[in-house]
Amino acid sequence: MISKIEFPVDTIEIANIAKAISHPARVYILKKLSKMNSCCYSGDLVEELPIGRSTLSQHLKELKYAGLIQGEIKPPYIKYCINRKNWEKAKKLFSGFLDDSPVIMETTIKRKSKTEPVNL
Amino acid sequence: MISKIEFPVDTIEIANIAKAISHPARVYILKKLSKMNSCCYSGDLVEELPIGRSTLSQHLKELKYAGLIQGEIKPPYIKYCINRKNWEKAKKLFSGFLDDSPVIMETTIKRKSKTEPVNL
DNA sequence: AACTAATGTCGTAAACTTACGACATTAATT
DNA sequence: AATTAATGTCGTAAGTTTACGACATTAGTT
Repeated sequence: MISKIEFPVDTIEIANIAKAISHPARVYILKKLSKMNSCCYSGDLVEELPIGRSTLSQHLKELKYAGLIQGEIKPPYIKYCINRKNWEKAKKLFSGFLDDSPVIMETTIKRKSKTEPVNL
Repeated sequence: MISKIEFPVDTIEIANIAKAISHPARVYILKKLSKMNSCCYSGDLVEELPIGRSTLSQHLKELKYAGLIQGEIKPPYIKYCINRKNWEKAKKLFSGFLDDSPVIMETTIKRKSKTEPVNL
């Protein structure tokens, strides 16, 4: 009997990054910033996106919390940039996750029966 | 003035896949299934994972709904496999998303002021 | 000093997610 | 026919997310 695991750290990290990416507004922002090399203002984004200003602020906060973007304050402006270091880390985690090629493995089955399904 | 967009379809697709991946249990399942080539039973998974049976069932349902896995029913067993076609699609979407290299672009700023921040 | 622009934060409603136990279903086994 | 194993579905509680308007903050402009 295989015993219950805690979730492995990298599994949790992948889930957390995925969560940060799990809203169209945040995908859009990351796309834009990762392509930009320079930075951009939240005002640039509100005008493009179909969401309100305070909602955008929340999304930016989440991306910042997840470490995927950074804000450089120059009141009343704030320039947002991708956090290259963590963005690279995200890339690595995801490519490891997505590109693992299949290997042949057996599943275990637990029933003590004589008529187990075939094709395991 | 750039006008408000609807979120582009691929942006929404990426967000949806990310959402499906946004829980450690689901990352774990996808990791396992994508590496396995063969399939596995939900019973195999409950024993490993630190969550209850009905909760696992919900997670599997979500992954199925997102198109990332398939279940082959053979009552009372159900074999779960990765959905290779959609898994490949997810890979493509994510590598396009993550690997886009930065290009130089200008941001627009809206304020009609003479003292705009430098370093745009 | 008052006004304005660009933002963030708060409060809050509505919707969604996660987790779990209890019940339902299906076919093999006794 | 009753029992058992492997699962799914329902109900529901607790927690989280999303969205938005109203208010707060900061510095340039008048």
